[in-house]
Order: sequence, then C-alpha cells, then structure tokens
Amino acid sequence: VRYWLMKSEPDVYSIADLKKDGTTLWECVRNYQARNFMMNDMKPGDRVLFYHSNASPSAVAGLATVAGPAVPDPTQFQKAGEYFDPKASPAKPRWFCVPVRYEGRFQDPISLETLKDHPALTKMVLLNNSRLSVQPVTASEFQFILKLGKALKE
DNA sequence: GCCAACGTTGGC
DNA sequence: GCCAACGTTGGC
Repeated sequence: VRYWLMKSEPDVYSIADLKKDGTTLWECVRNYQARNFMMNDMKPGDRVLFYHSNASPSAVAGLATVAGPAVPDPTQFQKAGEYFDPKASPAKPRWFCVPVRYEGRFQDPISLETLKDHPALTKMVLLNNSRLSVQPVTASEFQFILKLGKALKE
C-alpha cells in the first residue's frame, strides 16, 4: 500500500462532495507528473489524504482510498468541455485518472500552517513543490498526519 | 487580487 | 534542444 495526497479546491469539489458521491473519478488533471502517478503508480487500496487547496484555511480535510485502476479521463474527449484535448483520442488517450472512494473526514482538519509547524513533515512534497496536485506521501508522514487529525467523523 | 514558482508551448 | 513568453497553481 502506498500513500498519496490529492488536492482539490473545495469550491470546485470538496470532501463533502466526495462523501455525498461515495466514489468519484479524479478527472481534469492536466499535469504530466500528476498523471503519471495516477497512471503508473497508484493501485487500488492505496490511501489518500484529501487536501483542500485555495481554501481558508487550506488543509488536509479527510481520507480516501484509490478504488480502482487508472482509466482514460473522459473529459479529454468532451468537445464542448473546458478540458477537451484535441490531441487525445479514445484510441490514444493522453490523460488518465483513478476512481477515489470516500473514507472519512478529520475531526480536526490539519491546516497548512500546522503541517509547516512539524519537523517530521518538512520534507513533504506539499511543502516543497506547491504546484503538484497529486503527490506521494511517505508512510511516516501519513501516520503522523493521521495522528494530527485525531479521529475521523462520519 | 497579487504574484512567486514553475510547467508548457512554440519559434528558432 | 534551447529558452523566452505565456499560462496556471495556490498561498497569502
């Protein structure tokens, strides 16, 4: 099992939306590094920190699980959509995404400021490459953040 | 809303 | 293949 952090702006798609949906496809990622993680490295059962970016405060809001293998991102084929990619075709998809299942919300969301306070987390990708929306987290970082979040609520 | 950081595009 | 111009992310 590997550990990941996935960012979403809560105005666009929040942990509450994931709770409501149960499972969602992590669509619309248009960054090759993030895509490669989903396409090559994420496996069903991997655990995910759901991070609210561009929020007040930005924070790790909850937990999710990779629910299946990567599939072509359907939004790349939707001509009218914002995420249409003319260079992609169903025969040669360019963008992939994984389904993500809701696990829970933290009793205490862990703010970016709090994450920065802990020496155990200074090497987190989140704190060193602010632009990557799908990123690996080490097992120890993951466990440490679970403790900071204390408990999950429904 | 600003803007630093950094990824992407495209001319050469 | 370099790199300037441009676009996007995301904290503040």
